[in-house]
Amino acid sequence: MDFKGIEEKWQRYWHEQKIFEPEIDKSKEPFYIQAAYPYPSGAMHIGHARTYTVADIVAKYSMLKGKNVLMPMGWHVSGTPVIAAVEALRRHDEKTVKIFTENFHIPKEELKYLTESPESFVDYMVNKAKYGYKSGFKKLGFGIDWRRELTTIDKQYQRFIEWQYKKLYAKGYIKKGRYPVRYCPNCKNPVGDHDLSEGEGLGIQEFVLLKFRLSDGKYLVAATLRPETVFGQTNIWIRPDVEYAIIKVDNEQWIASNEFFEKFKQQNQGIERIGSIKGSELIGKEVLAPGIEKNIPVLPASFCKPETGTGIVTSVPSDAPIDYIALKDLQNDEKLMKKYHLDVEKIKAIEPIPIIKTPELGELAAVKVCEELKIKNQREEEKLEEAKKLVYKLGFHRGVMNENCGKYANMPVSKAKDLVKKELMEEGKAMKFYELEGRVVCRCGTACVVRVLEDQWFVAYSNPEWKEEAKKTLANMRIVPELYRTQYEKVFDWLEDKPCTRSKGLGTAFPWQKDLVLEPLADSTIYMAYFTIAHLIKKVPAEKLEEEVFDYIFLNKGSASELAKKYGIDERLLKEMRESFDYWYPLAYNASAIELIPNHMSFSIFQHAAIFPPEKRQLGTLNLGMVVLEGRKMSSSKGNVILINDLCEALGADFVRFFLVNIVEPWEELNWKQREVEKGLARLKRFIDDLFTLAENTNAEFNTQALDRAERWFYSRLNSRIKEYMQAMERIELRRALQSISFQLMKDYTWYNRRKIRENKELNYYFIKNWSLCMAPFMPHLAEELWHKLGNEESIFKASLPEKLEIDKKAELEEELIVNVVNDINEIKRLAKLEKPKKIVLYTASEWKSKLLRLLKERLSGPNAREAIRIAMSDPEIKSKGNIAANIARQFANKFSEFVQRELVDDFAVLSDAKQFLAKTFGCEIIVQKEDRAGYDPKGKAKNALPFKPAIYME
RNA sequence: GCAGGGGUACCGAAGUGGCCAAACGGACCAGACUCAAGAUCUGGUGGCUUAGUGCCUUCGGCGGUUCGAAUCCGCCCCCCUGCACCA
Repeated sequence: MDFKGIEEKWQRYWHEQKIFEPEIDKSKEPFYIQAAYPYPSGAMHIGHARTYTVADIVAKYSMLKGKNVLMPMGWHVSGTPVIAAVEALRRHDEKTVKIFTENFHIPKEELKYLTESPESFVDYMVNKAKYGYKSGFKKLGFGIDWRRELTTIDKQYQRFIEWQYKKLYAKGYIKKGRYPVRYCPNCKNPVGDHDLSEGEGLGIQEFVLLKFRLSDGKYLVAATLRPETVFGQTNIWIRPDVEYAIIKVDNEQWIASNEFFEKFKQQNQGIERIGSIKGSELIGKEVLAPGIEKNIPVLPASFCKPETGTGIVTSVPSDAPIDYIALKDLQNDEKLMKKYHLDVEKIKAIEPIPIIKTPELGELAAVKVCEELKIKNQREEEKLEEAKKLVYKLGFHRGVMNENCGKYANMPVSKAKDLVKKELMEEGKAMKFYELEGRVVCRCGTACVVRVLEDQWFVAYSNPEWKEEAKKTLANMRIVPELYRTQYEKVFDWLEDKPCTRSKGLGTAFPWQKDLVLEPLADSTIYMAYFTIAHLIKKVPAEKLEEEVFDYIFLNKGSASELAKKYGIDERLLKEMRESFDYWYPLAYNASAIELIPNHMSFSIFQHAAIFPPEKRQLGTLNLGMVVLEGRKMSSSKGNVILINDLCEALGADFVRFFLVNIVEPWEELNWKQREVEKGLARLKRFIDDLFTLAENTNAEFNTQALDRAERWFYSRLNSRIKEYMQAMERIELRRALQSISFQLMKDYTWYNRRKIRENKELNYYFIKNWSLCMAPFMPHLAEELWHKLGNEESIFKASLPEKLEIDKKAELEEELIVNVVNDINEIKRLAKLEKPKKIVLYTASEWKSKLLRLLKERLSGPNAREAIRIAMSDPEIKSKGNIAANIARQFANKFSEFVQRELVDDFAVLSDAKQFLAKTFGCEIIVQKEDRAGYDPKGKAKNALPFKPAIYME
């Protein structure tokens, strides 16, 4: 079959007939589904294809349910990737050129279009790139309304985003504040992982700076991650050989390492280094310790590193292994103590103060762990690191504050930590200090630091009322799969203010600071609403799109005629936009990858809640799983990637679509295995070939009265499958739905072919027609082809799925009996090692057994043998059969659903009817007898007969 | 570390208290067809077994609840995703 020709033919037809360009039609229910628009900076691979295929299937199915369906598409080009790619290509960066020419298959001579400007890059990747998204979307036959296509740098779109942020601002949801970022002091820019040559994935840690007052009013400053341990402070550590800086912070003078000063000035403007002091000069002095307000001594230690923290460490020997070991080192080193004129007796008297209790480590965690690990001195860095991790972890999760910790007594450490920090900061005894989790180096070669941006703009997702409103919206939404609802709820809870502007990248200028750009996750939250008018608003020059215009379109404020006059916009157009939004919204589904739940998907719900009234938000989300190839993560750099164009060439678009949803449900991780797909493909193609052949031999005059037993069965079976299909489709269980009408139905069809004794053209017609309809969402091209082959004139997407599906339970049961008998005969053949039986006798059960079964059906509540026997014995006739009856009752009970939950059929009639078929199947004589009138029963098998399970004898 | 999801037979995957040795598909084995291969069709694939039966072992590990657990509860181990400027 010429699959490619079929695909192209119908894609052209759909385009010409405007099948997927919906207009407002108030007689039809609108259904608007949207899958997150892609970032078109690369080639489209199988992972993207999956997301959009799922959305397209849901869209097409909805069309066949009679809805007016909208599925638009646009291009998210905001942010830095486009700019970065253009720059890299301009300077002929080898790696980038290779990616574009080899992975994305862009001819070398066309690279010039990419480097012209970011806009021409976008245009090329969207409209010209052979392996780009748009060509992929078209190849896969998606029902996208291309009239509404947009990019996020369209002038009108940007006006829309401005409007959105003005609405947020008016509600107080836009804030300005301090924000720590990883920062390259050389490039003078915040850095993301892709900007780094070392330290990708390392985050920012928040330390607490503790201030220790010296008698001269200066402060020694120590950094800690464990502010709650201030209660156990015994001394502080300093490196005698290090030159410390004296730093002016506001009106105070701090002493800390020079390295600290360099980092801290990125976080606090206006601090100044005004002098220096040698560590040794401070040793032996007393400082006032914060939190406990006691004087403690400054002691020497070799482990303090000036590049870590402040180079000064507060000592809590009870809970910090290094402090404990350093203390012991010092206490054992009289020479050292004398060198610094320390009071030996006093220092020897210092003991760890128990402040935190854990079930595992008791009251002096550090001491215990150091002993267990046999740590000898402060040079055993590895062991100390291990000890620290252990103590920290247990302390945080299992620890409880001791009685001597004031108002924090008996509080879990995990809770006390923040409260102590807060208190110390409020009292001016502490400050925040951000430190990178490890060494982070920019591509330019400079070590990065944490910089606090003073004027960062935020979207205030932490706002409690907003959260509440978003949660209310969520509660009314449909989450597919429902499983992920808790995740949304949790995300909503912990969502904090989100920085929304950046210094570089494509996108919309931030209205209150035009040198900043709204970042990509900020301009992609309510664009679904924009799609409803995207094709219309193109006719309006961007500069006319003032706030009031969008207020009218989206919020129904003001009047069209006045606005038309005021801004010189066609009044009818304004009304049309208003109407269009009003018709299509709310959005039925927002579809995207599961990984985006914590940001894009949640932001979208929040932003809708902030801007639109409750009835104009979102009705649901589709959360889609990842794709892996042959069990491995996809990676274009490692060559483990399948581009969608190639795959469509190789398999055909419909088959790609089929297997993208056939393997697992949409939200599960899809492991694409080429070999298995190809295997399944062969079977599927044969089945489809059969259907096309069958389609030659049909007659539309279908009449259920004229069906014979096998046909009646197949007809009912087909309807059952369609029913299963529809139920699964409603739950977006696409795999289940597809399997019902593909592989499951293929099995039924095979059986029907085995059983059928004549060709029924009318049934063939019914079969092909409904199969095409069911399959159309999955394999639209083939379905359309079949549909027309049956003589239909219009597109299959103008038709509807059947509403009434007759199911003949009895016919299905009767056939099941035959299947069971065939299976049983096979089983006996195998066990009795009877290769070729000469004769098979089937005995159907006595009437009293049916009576017993009917009794149980009425009264038995579940698979309970005792109850079944009691019921059986309550009937005198059955009771008279004694033990046999009890046994049978037990059997029925044990196989509750097989017997009791099923209707009875006339075994004798059914089997007699199937004699010919059974004889053909087993190649021998078949005799059907009733148990009571068993003429031939050499092995006394007849008595074993049960309703729906005839006894079998063979020889 | 925190949050969410998951661990079922050779593999993928269904199954959420008795009807479960566990659907379905792949892989594999046997038979039919064929000169042969492939395709197709039929049957089989935890173990033992006396003709469709019965028994034993199994659903990440260990314990518990129950007459009865893959399914409910507790603890533990492992895997995946996200953790905020990467879209």
